[in-house]
Amino acid sequence: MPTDAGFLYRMTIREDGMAIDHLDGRIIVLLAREPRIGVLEMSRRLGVARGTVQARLDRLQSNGVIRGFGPEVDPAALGYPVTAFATLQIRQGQGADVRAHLATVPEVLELHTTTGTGDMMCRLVARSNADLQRVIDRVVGFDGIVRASTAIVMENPVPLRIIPLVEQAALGE
Amino acid sequence: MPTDAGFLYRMTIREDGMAIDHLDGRIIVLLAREPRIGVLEMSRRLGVARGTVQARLDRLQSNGVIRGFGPEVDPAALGYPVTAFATLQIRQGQGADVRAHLATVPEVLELHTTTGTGDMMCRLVARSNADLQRVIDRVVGFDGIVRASTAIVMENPVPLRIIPLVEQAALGE
DNA sequence: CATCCGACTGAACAGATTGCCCAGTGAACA
DNA sequence: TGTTCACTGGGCAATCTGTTCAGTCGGATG
Repeated sequence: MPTDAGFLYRMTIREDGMAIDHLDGRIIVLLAREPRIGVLEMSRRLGVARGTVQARLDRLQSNGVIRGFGPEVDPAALGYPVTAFATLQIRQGQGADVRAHLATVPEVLELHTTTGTGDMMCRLVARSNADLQRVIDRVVGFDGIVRASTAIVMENPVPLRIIPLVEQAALGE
Repeated sequence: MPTDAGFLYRMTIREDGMAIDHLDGRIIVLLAREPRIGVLEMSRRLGVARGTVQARLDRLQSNGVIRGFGPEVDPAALGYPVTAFATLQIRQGQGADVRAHLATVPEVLELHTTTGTGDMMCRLVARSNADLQRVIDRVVGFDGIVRASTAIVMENPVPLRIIPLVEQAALGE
């Protein structure tokens, strides 16, 4: 039987990061929307052979485009309904120590070093606003941290998402 | 055969969010470390019956503790290696419009409304530092936004994580 | 104290899925 | 032209899933 797969060959290698083609995009989006469906069901939905989906998925994972399929855990449901962002100013040369310190605090969900006013920015969670004080004390109670400024999250109108970016990356280039 | 499962009954309901017990914690951590293993393999590793793991997983999901298993996509691998955080000041009463506007920008990966200096905080990605300018222009090019201050991410010493928090939630309580 | 209930165990079953293999086709490329 | 690569469509054994069942145990209830 003739294969009309030719139109799929759109992939181009970029200097930074791999590009993904339309089929890759559809795989990721489908997976994001219904994470439980397997390779077989995906191949049916996408109208391609199972082996193709399997190969694409393998490539996406070894490319690093898909890092993994870990469970998305809701801190609020764990009893940590308060989220905050803290901007930290670090004493010169203490960066590494501060990183190591913050990595030991479970309530620090992520940490970035940044340009701009602060030197670092981290996302915190806490059991309550009162508990946030405890967390911040623990975060800031370290010699290398000069100052911290905290913004408490009230609403989260756009939860962490990737689909629109994937669609843009897959379509437009 | 006698079952020694009694020691597992530790769960307590909290006013905000469900608590998780030790077994729940081990399930989540195991799943986070090796997302591809199935229920059967988990039951073997954890030394409990398959039905138990299955029931726990179902409960964790209906509880909302586990939101889903969507693929973790790396924006850098998609060609968006630059991440930034933008703090936005919003004109009074324009919040809803700004939310809607930002939701249409694929490079806006998440958006929060916050207390503190700014009114909103969003995470952006871009193809390059130059491209970040385009993204910011698009974000800020909206009437309701008074001012934006951006911090570019250099390093990410602690990538978004949940395991330490899960372990604390499962053990401590 | 007797009983009920919820959670767990261990086992079973059919049906579906996975991992793996293969030969053949078509497009791009040298 | 010949090679390489991606995809198709098929098949196979091994595994896993979804589901059900009876039985055990501890905690809570009355």
